Amino acid sequence: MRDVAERAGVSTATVSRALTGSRRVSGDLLASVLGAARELDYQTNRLAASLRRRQTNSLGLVVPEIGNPFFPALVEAVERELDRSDRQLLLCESRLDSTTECRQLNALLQQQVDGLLVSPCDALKSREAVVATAAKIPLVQLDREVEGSNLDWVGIDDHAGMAAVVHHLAECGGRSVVFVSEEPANSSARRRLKGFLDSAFECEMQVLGVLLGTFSLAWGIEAANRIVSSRPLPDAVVCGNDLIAIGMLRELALLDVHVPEQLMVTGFDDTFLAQCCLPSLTTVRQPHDEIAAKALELLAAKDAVSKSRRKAQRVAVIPSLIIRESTTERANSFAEVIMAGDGTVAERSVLR
Amino acid sequence: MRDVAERAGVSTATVSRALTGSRRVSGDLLASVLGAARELDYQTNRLAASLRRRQTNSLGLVVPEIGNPFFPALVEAVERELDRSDRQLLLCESRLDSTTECRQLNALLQQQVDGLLVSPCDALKSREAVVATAAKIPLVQLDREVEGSNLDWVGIDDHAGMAAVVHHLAECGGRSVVFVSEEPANSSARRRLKGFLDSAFECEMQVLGVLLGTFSLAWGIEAANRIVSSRPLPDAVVCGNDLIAIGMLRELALLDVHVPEQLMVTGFDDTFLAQCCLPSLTTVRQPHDEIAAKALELLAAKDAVSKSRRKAQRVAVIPSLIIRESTTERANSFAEVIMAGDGTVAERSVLR
DNA sequence: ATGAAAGCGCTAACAT
DNA sequence: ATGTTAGCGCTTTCAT
Repeated sequence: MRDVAERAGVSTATVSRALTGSRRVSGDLLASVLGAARELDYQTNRLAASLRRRQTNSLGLVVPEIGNPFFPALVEAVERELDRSDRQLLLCESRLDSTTECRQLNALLQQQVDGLLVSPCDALKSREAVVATAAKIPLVQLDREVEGSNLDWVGIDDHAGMAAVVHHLAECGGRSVVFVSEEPANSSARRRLKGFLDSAFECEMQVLGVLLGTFSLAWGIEAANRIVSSRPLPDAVVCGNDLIAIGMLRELALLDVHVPEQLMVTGFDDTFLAQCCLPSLTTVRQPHDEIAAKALELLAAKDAVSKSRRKAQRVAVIPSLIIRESTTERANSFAEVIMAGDGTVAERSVLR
Repeated sequence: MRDVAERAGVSTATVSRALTGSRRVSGDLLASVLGAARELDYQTNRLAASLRRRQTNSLGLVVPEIGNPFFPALVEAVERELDRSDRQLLLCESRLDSTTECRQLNALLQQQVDGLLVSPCDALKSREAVVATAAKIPLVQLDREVEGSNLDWVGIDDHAGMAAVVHHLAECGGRSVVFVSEEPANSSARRRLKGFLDSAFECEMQVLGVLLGTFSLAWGIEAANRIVSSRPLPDAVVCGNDLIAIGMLRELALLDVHVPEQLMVTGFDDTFLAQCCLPSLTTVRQPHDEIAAKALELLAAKDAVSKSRRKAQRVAVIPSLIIRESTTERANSFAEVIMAGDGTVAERSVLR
């Protein structure tokens, strides 16, 4: 920077002002500074700038796992949203381990990120670290959250999503059902389980089983075998996420169980997988963009109000039910029905 | 830090030495420093430390897209590898756009990362920015690379991978084939195309068509329709990656074309999708861990030797062919055959 | 083994 | 509008 100043015949302060635009600089000086900077291929050192300015223009994002396609989709939404401002995103993956998560959180703190978006991998084990972190810098929870704190959170209304699924199944004539999901260690798994049970009760649907493992293909496959080997078959299998449902669908086909004729299957998340399996998957769509936008908005708000202990904000977006082939007759394979949270119903063709 | 020093009754220099272990500190002082640090919940400011030390202990990684499951898998491998040292990974996504990629590269430079791993999204358009960046800091290309530079690179031998696929198909009795892949704008797409053409020629296989679009499900679906509507069917369809193959498989099932009986299909990458579709997919496995490890090794080497212009290192790992149901009779749905690059053949059961 | 002091590259008061 | 100067929080000579 000193070199640039020298070359342009000005002080470093002027260079700084010219480059950051923090204050007016006369036209000719500005030009010569910009020229000198270009000639020297000068790039400002963000480390130094951040240190001095006491703000890094970077955000941390901690997700449980990047292998579950739902999270990449969420990450992309956050990135797109961030693209406007020129802030940097520091992405970390806790790999479903609260110890790793804690390490990541601290690393991000040390990096002096301006704010933090976290999807805690465990409702209890993550609590201490997340709460402690939130006490230090603006933090909002994304998608998942810890229990018994009052921190900001934005995600979807899992309970409503499950209700939509179960009611749809009931309308399709389903009277008995098995639920396949993850052990309720995180908030998503918990709420989906509760949402399922409540709705099944409401709809007077017979719950033939609740199989709890992990949000993975492998568990879907395992569960399919258990379900098929302990006949009679239920009318429907409600899966806690798309990954499980895809595994389930694969295995059912292998076992010669026809979906949806013999057995209806539903997923949750509407990852890209849901459209490409056969039959395509009825599932619950998470509006990533909306969630990301809202989360960043809350973060900005925290930043502004700072210490004035405003009460915790909680935003639960209502998801849409996407009806595809795994629950309805394959009248038209290239259409899907979208039941939005507000009750709107739309139909559209897909993938072409 | 000053607070810690005060509380421990020492100088900041001693605090620094105690905390970083950069120099011996007498036992009692060390204890009191550590105690004070804990009591004050002190975390060192990495920004300041990095500025002073002129090294950030962080690496940048730029991938083309995070929606293609191959890249999350690669990212995880890099993270695992990095976990040992306590370096931070800054992950960016170019979203298949060389302009965005250039921005990301510069952002990472400004962050003063110690080194850079890049998978350039375009063999030509990415060149300028990547070469310019490599001139400034240690950089190694991962998976994809730019053309006509001599920068370090580590990835798999796409040509060999395609050769394995085509020879396998020939052995299975395939005499005619269609290739479905991405426009050859990046190195992977290019080499796979060339590998395919060369091998098809070697095996005297008739090439009925070359359909070039994008590495996506949607393109697989589109291509399936084109292939089926312009009968006669080839014996096999070789896809440029798993995503295309999965879309293809889905659509072929819909169109009542039986795989592999009427038509064999292959993928490339061996993402988790390859095991869970029906029929499961014969594909080429990329050894992520090996690639990640080698890349970091090269980066470390560059760091050490620094300016002594050693010639560019190029490491092409030989991939394995994974034989599943989409090319062979479904004798045993739960087995897959692995043909390693060294010629070794193994069989193992899967997903349970 | 420890402390004093300089300085990493930048920005923001404070002066002019 | 521009320059001078102090200092962000740390590490590392250089003394002792």
